[in-house]
Amino acid sequence: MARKKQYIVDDVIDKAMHLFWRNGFENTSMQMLEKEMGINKFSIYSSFGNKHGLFLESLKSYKAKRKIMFDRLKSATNGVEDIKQFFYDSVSVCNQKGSEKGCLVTNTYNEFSASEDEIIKKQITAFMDNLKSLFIEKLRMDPSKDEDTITKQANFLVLAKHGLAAATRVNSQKEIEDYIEMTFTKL
Amino acid sequence: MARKKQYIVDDVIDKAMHLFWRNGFENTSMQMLEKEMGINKFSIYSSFGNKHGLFLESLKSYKAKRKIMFDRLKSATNGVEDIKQFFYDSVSVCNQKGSEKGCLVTNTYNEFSASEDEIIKKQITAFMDNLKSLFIEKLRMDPSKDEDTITKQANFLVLAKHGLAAATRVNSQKEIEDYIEMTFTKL
DNA sequence: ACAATAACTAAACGATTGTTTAGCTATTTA
DNA sequence: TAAATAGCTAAACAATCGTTTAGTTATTGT
Repeated sequence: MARKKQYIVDDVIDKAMHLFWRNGFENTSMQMLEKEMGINKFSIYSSFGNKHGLFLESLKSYKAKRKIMFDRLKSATNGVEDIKQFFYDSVSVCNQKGSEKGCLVTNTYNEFSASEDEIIKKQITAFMDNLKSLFIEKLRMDPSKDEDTITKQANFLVLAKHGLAAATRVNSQKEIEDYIEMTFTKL
Repeated sequence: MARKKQYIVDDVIDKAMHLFWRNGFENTSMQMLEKEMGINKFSIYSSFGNKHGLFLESLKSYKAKRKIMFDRLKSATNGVEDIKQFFYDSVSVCNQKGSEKGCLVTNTYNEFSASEDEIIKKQITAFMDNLKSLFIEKLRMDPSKDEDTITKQANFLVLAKHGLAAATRVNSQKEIEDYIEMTFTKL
């Protein structure tokens, strides 16, 4: 052992995450990251390998930040109503200070959907699949729904959530609220 | 007057448009454009000023391509059913050969929503506002709907259309169909 | 047919991209 | 306390970015 790191790794990841969240992967340069993270390029590379590695760590950090919200949904017992609450939670989290607009996962999904980066795409797909499973689980709480309906509604909700994330970047509070209410009148 | 252009301007715009459509603005380089358009950088700059100018022309060309679809919706008389048809048209247009996945306007919307490029943002907003007006027009065909409901539903539909465009880039035909059907139940 | 000029080719521009390296500094342990 | 070593600074790396320029070719009107 020799000299210790003069920064806290989780801190600088958090700063990088916010930058990626705001600008996307491609539009965030190492120069910007250096400045925002407050450490040298050397330190970034020695801690994360490369820009791609840093981005993966940022994604992981983002997911961890959202875990509480997922846990809340997971342990809820009111079915569709829980999913609706989850939608509202997603929006309110965007309005907290220290939060960027939209959702990093959805932004990444959009940015990388035409890409050939299988590692990133796998991360995103896993996140989406997990979300869909959760939705299905909640929808099944209503015994009057058959499996076919549940599948359809789950697919619908995943896409609706995706649209919502995009909306939080631009649309007004009222438009977003209307959107959520309208989405759930159909279920 | 002297030598004539050895390429058809509209042709090379179309090729550029497809490249932007597939990769987005930032991830399309002048080098790629040179190759795809089949003309020299000099020719690109002399015809379009710069990359940004070429992108604007590409957007304009895309909008022109979609005009028929909008005209169809505009002249239709069955209200909500026409909007649904428009949604299906949007999807089928993506499956035509010579078409890239998703929607250039929506892609641009996503890519530039955090940007400060007011020219592009104005273009996109105009497109969206126009779409919303059309939706409102069609929704008003149902005399049982009050203005408040119409506004809510129009906002909902714009966001739903946005989500649909994102979905056509990744999701399956079936998922997309389910999404549309679900969107239009109870409308 | 010749001067004028627009369009072409191809090379270079400075700036910025992600990444690496050489050399110095600080801390650890024996 | 001194050798070992991990982290630091700062400069440089090659590659690519969008853009420009110098020089050549082809077509125009007179």
